Amino acid sequence: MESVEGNGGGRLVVTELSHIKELVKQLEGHLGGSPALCKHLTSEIFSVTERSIGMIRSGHFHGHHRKRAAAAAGDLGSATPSPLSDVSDLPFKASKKRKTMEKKKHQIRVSSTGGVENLPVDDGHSWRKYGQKEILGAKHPRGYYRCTHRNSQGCMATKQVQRTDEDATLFDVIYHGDHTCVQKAVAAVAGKPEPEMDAQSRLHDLISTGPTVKTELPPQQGRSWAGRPARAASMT
DNA sequence: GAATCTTGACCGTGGGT
DNA sequence: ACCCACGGTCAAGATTC
Repeated sequence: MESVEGNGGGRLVVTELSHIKELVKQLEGHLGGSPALCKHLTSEIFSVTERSIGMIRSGHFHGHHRKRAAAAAGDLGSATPSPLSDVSDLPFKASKKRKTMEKKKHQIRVSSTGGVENLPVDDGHSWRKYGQKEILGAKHPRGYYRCTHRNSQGCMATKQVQRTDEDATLFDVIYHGDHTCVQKAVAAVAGKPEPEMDAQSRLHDLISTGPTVKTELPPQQGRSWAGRPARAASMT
């Protein structure tokens, strides 16, 4: 995998960010007559993205991150004060940090509306928790969820939910894979069919419903993980 | 009784040496 | 190339509905 330190890596990042720019543009178009706040939000994202591109192009990016820090940032996003980015700041603990496998994923940050104990958002799908694990450097454990319809419909979508360190009411939610299940009940409530609501659509939903959103584009290269037969983990 | 949650164990991946 | 730490998933038992 390429790091952002290399020329090719930097170019890659520029490409990715440009892609974000494109998507935000599209998003803005989709929002059409939405509240001004949404527009403000998108324009802000747009300007931030452009700034990032400018920084990278001007070379500010180089030498600022260590290789692993960059990898960690790539994993959860620079705006996320994640355990990874946390730890990567520590000079003595940054090693051995496993780069999570780059699958198709989308990360968002949401706030819990129902109190600290509640899950952040109902994203329109039913999830079943299958694991929880303490993450190095994180104050709160990470919860692992898979689609309830995994068995019945073979839906392989999963998500990881982790409380942020600085604010227990904020959650980082990382979606892996797309839903292939049909959510009849939700579709009825939402008033729209949802045969295969991809992350982009979810993003639109989440943005329009309010919570602070951070997106991460799916990496162009990623292992197929669906067929992995192995088991693994050490929950603490 | 079925569905879901909790939690210990297992295993693959990837960085360090 | 090997070792080791970490993260993700499995599965059995417990709990809830």
